[in-house]
Amino acid sequence: MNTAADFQAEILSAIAHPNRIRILEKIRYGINCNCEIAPALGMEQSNLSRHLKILVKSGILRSWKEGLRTNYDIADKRIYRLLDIAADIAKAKLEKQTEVFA
Amino acid sequence: MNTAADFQAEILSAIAHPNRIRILEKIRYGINCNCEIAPALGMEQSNLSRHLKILVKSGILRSWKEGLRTNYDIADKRIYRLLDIAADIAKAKLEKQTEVFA
DNA sequence: TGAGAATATGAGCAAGCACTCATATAGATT
DNA sequence: AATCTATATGAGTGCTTGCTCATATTCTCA
Repeated sequence: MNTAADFQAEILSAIAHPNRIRILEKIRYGINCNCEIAPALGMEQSNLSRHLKILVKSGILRSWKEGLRTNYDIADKRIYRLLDIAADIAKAKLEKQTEVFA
Repeated sequence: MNTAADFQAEILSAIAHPNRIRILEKIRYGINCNCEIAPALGMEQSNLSRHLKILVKSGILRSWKEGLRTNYDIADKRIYRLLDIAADIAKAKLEKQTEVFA
């Protein structure tokens, strides 16, 4: 049986990878084709393709074909809120660690 | 070298596990000792201990000893915002999936 | 129709993760 | 001091993940 925690964990673990976060940031700023993301991030084509698949499968991205290209966009904008909060938390954590040297 | 995405991923992957989410919910509602969480969640003691360690190490929880007990609380309340948003996203996703049968 | 371009997928591998059982440690109680 | 209680950790195991290289698929255009 699946509880709320399972669903939350599914979403979160789909996002919780540096490369996938970088991908989401690219898409956030309008780069929405596989072929543009790969060089922008210096990722192997097949690796990128698999990461994108994970994001689509988990419902975070939507994708559609346009000729040869596959385009992506975000399925739920709240994902970006999530990323922003994670960034804030990480920043606060770093500042606290650095305090010692002030 | 560590980029923002690495730090965000660190936070998110510390949270992205059903048991750790359940643990955080217990702590959110005032159960803050190891010895109360274990039975509440039906988790093996050593397993719980390791999950708590992950949460502390990543800076999400703080811990302190009080006699035999180890107590925990949240280090940054924004973690709960994160969990709430993840729940909202998961809920919207489920509703969309169910729409088909309406 | 045949070459080329963009994406997807099979296979294999190394590393990491979650879990359990058994044992160690640290503090409390008699 | 001996025992008990709460927590932590060592060791072992099976599963999952992320990555790469090679190959397949799908569509385009000369």
